[in-house]
Amino acid sequence: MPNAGRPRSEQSRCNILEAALRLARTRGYARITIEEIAAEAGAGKQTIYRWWRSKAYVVLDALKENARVEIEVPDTGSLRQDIAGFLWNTFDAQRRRPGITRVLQSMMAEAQLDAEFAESLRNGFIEPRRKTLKSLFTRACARGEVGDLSDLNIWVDIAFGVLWYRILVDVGPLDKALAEKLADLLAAAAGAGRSA
Amino acid sequence: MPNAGRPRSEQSRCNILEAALRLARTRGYARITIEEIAAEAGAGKQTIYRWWRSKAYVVLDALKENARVEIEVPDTGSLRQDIAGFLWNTFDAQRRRPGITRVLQSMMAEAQLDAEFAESLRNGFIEPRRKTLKSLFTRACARGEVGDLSDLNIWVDIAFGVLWYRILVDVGPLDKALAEKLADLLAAAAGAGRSA
Amino acid sequence: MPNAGRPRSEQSRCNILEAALRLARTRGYARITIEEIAAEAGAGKQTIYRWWRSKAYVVLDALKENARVEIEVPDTGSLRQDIAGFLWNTFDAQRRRPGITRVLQSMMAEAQLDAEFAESLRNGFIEPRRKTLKSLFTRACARGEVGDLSDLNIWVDIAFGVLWYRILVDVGPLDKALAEKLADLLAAAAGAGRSA
Amino acid sequence: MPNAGRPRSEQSRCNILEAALRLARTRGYARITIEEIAAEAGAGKQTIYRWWRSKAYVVLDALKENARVEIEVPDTGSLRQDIAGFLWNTFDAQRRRPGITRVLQSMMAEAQLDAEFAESLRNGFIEPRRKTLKSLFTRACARGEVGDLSDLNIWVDIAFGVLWYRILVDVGPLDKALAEKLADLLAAAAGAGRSA
DNA sequence: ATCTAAACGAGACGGTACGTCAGGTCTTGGT
DNA sequence: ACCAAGACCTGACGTACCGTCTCGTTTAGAT
Repeated sequence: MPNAGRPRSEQSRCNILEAALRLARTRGYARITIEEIAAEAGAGKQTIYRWWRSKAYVVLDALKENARVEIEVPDTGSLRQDIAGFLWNTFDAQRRRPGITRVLQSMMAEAQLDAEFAESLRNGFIEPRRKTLKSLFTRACARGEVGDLSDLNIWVDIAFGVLWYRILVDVGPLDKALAEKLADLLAAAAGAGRSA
Repeated sequence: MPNAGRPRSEQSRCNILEAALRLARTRGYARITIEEIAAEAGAGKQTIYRWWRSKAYVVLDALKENARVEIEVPDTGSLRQDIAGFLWNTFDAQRRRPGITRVLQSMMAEAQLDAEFAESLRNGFIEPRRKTLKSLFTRACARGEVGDLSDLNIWVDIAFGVLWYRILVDVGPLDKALAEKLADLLAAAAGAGRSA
Repeated sequence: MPNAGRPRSEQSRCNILEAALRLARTRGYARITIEEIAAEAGAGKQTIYRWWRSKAYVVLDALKENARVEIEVPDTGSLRQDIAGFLWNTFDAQRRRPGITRVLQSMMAEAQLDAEFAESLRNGFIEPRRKTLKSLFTRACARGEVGDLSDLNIWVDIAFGVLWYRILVDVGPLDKALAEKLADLLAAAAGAGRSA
Repeated sequence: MPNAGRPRSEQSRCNILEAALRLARTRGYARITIEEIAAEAGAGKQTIYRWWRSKAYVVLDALKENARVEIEVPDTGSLRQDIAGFLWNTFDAQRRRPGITRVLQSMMAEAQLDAEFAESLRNGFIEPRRKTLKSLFTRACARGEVGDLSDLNIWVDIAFGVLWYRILVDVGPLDKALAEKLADLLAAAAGAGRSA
């Protein structure tokens, strides 16, 4: 009897995710508790513990649910334009959802303190975005704009490295200028291999 | 009576810092507590709270004490060689002190959850290293290797962005190949401005 | 349509009562839960809640089911012999069903914490046994062995008071000597009124 | 260093005991929780758990503290008068402290559900009162009113058996008539051995 | 031979209290 | 004045059961 028992309540699941993200954005991830999320969602604590391992997993799920409206991936025919567009869309998504940057910081923080959650964050958040950026390079390679993809990982690390560094350390804004500069630099590095 | 009373015990201070770093490296920063550090150091909790704001400040202090032996800054006359050398020295310092990478991860994590500590980490740890790397570029500029320093911050963000990204997300090793590639790329980017 | 729908499952009822009594005897009434009884009986919790108010009522029912074999009431023609026989039969019933004393203790305990259950216990357990003992005295009165029944309640309180006191407080065994002594004492007290 | 650390707070201890007894008397032992006692006493839960095993031990301690004003033990020179006086004083103590009977019921209930607590209740509450009653009989024996003390335990079981039975089962009041009847009966039983 | 309706098992749900843990504060006596 | 020790209040943890509520399934008598 595989489907026995009362089925999981979709209503409850949504209430919890909405409450979690709302509280994390307004009061700060570190300052909220499972009990608060449960109370805000009108749910019992056990209902949260039944389906999520910890506060971090709830908020990550809420973040993914919220980010369903995916960042648009440009396809302009020019690698430099594609990178600039992708980065700017990514940066801009932070701005459009206030408080979300602080939540992202907290997710990365939590990943440092909990190795299992780090795995979840990488698989569910980090890697999908890496894959998207990589596709811009491979497409450009198919067009002949890029000769050699052996340094692909480093290019991606540079883009996301700077992105996360500025999110985490507050050394500068995620603005259009940064997107353009990084696009110049990465397109140049990728294109350099073509002549070889 | 400015200096009345029993003076601070240097013995106690050292015991606490040693205990904190030892426990953080072996059991993991997130799993240790102030009470545990006090017990391990044979100190009272109050003695820790008297001199440090929280667990994070204790461990950061311990880390600084431990990292007194500064990373050597190369001066080869070539920007690319200088960058490659500096990066490799930095990467290698992680390898030479096992467990320290995990502690660094935790420091960055804590900085996300506590804004005041973030300030301390930036001033006491992040910025000094940024300043060192910047000096390589300004020196090269003085030599005429670099024409324009207006993108200096982005170059530094790229170097440290990739460094921290690989520390925090585990997408690739901090090896000699990475140091060389980044040096190539940054030297090229910096040198490109010269002819313009 | 009074008898529509699926009728109550006798199988389920028996499974639950058996499971309840088995668990109460082996693991101790206080340590078992409704959920455990349901699981042990292969029943759903709702099936228990549909037919019983609480764990105490289930166990009391199980106890009554189990105690169908009633205590034999002697009729020897002598009040003293009747009392001694009745008490000994009562004491011996405890011995014949190991673990049942602990369950009885728990029933009395539960009655202190739940007034409604106390009522059930008195009506279904305490009073029937009081009535039986009283009948010995009234029969003796009819024979002329007892003159005055005005202290009847006190005599019964003495017999059951000592019985329960030794069950609940563990100050002495429920043995034949006790039955004989109590019979002596009560017969003497009851007989004393005759000459007056 | 045997006396290191902050000493136990007498204030806190008293607050907790007072709160526990007040709540048990007014709201009923079964309906109060450790959390409620802590809140009412302005104490932390840990402070309760540090010094008492469970709610039952707290209330028992409170009961003992409250019962410091001991029941007066009569010494009239007559065994019957002594017993009647002692029983009436004991019964009357219930009446003078409203709600205390219900607390006593709960203590006995708890003792059935927790063997370790049963031990504490017997040693700290039951046995001292048995000893007092026994002393009346031994004194009478010294006076020659009682010949043989071999049935002493049964006499005491009868007195306290009836007392507890009426406390626990609500089959009759603890009034002066009961005290007198029991005194008659016990004095007669004890005196009967004298002539032998 | 359906239809209807209650009982059934399973198990998720909103709650309450549990007993534990750690945080940060305080109060001792001792150095 | 500082220190080790340790009790204190606070608040959140993750767990255990409570009693209730859906589900899909089963089982009878009434149609």
